[in-house]
Amino acid sequence: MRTAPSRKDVTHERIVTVAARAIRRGGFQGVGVADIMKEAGLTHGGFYAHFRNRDALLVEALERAAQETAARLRDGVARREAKGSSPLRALVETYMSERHLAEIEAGCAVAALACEMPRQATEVRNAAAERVRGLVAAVRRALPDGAPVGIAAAVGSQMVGALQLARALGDNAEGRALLKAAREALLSQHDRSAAAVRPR
Amino acid sequence: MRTAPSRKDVTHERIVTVAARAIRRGGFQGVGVADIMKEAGLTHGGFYAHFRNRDALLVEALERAAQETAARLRDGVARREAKGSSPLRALVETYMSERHLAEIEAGCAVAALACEMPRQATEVRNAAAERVRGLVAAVRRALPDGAPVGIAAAVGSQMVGALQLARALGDNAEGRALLKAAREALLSQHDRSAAAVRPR
DNA sequence: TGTACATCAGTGAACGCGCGTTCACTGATGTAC
DNA sequence: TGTACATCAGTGAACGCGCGTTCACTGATGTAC
Repeated sequence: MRTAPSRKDVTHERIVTVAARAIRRGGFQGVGVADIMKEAGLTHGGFYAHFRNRDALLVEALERAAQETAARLRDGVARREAKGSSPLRALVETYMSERHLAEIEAGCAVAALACEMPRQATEVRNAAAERVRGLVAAVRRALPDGAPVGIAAAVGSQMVGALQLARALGDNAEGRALLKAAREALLSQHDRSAAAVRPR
Repeated sequence: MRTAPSRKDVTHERIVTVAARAIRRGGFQGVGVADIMKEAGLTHGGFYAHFRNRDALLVEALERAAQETAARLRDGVARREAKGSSPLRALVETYMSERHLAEIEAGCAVAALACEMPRQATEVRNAAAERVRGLVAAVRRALPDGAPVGIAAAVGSQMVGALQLARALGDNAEGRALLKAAREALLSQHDRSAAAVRPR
């Protein structure tokens, strides 16, 4: 049994929660120690009682963001599956939704940070690579049995890429149109290959 | 007829060329005024005789990077088409090549910077969005006539996403495997739909 | 062709500011008796 | 139950550093006569 969280543990959680949002909103270097502490209702001096340095916070923030996103996706997927969607369709529609386009700071950390990952310190890079693996694994779990190996990488790439391109165009008609086009193309391809595997 | 470039024009070009590489290597905020000037063989004080401010340099660097990438892609595509590849296959193989994976600072600015674009100042964001449109347009031109509208967005998303995920995993066996898997999936899908349109 | 001057491109010191990090200190919480 | 002390979590001033930007100045280039 886990021991009850100490007062310090509670504070630590709060800092990480704030950072997990900030990292997606502002990027890795958008996370300032003083800003995070302030947003968590603290002064910046206490930071180093909680983390070895700034990178250590980034690592924890990435982990937290992944947990949050996994939970959010699970919800959206369950809701769509209940309406009769296949697991893959449910995942694609949830991930490539207008909501995910808009809510960058509560969304997938990989989509929010991918191009910055190669530029981070080793420690942070490793944690980031782990998030990429987790994303691909989530896609793989949603694929029908017998789907060719490697499809998960392709679908994951497309989901992440489309969200990023759409966000680069902006959360407006143009961005939403790009996201929708990519989503529809992916889904219709999925339907066609499903039909090929199990013709009715 | 254009007038001959002045000494200042030549220097300006050199600064932009250096910045166009730096922006892809280090991201938007990896471009430091002093560093760029030093790498161009100058002192930082002269910067503001060339650019209104740092953002103005970023805009020009984005444009320069796009020109360089367009030229590079053209070469790779022409070489592959000469060997009998379709325009789309040639583009996909060039863009999703191991070479492009490795040469980030000479590669596509969209792949190198997409997730940072939404966080830039308006001026820079607009220039960045223009690069996204250019990428999608390039894919569209490579598509066979009669391809459904929106496929360009899907293919562009997948190319950009795969390159970013692979780079996040690293320029190693794991990253190359992801890139290859995504590329093969995209190409085999392309072959299948081409066969469906023009069965032989 | 040569001299005098104006313009131009680049130099380097200085500025204000924000950031990550350190550290002596304080007030609150918990423990011993 | 109450008092004395130790531990703990957080405070806030201070540090060094790097960055974007400004500006008075210099040396080179070009122009007028």
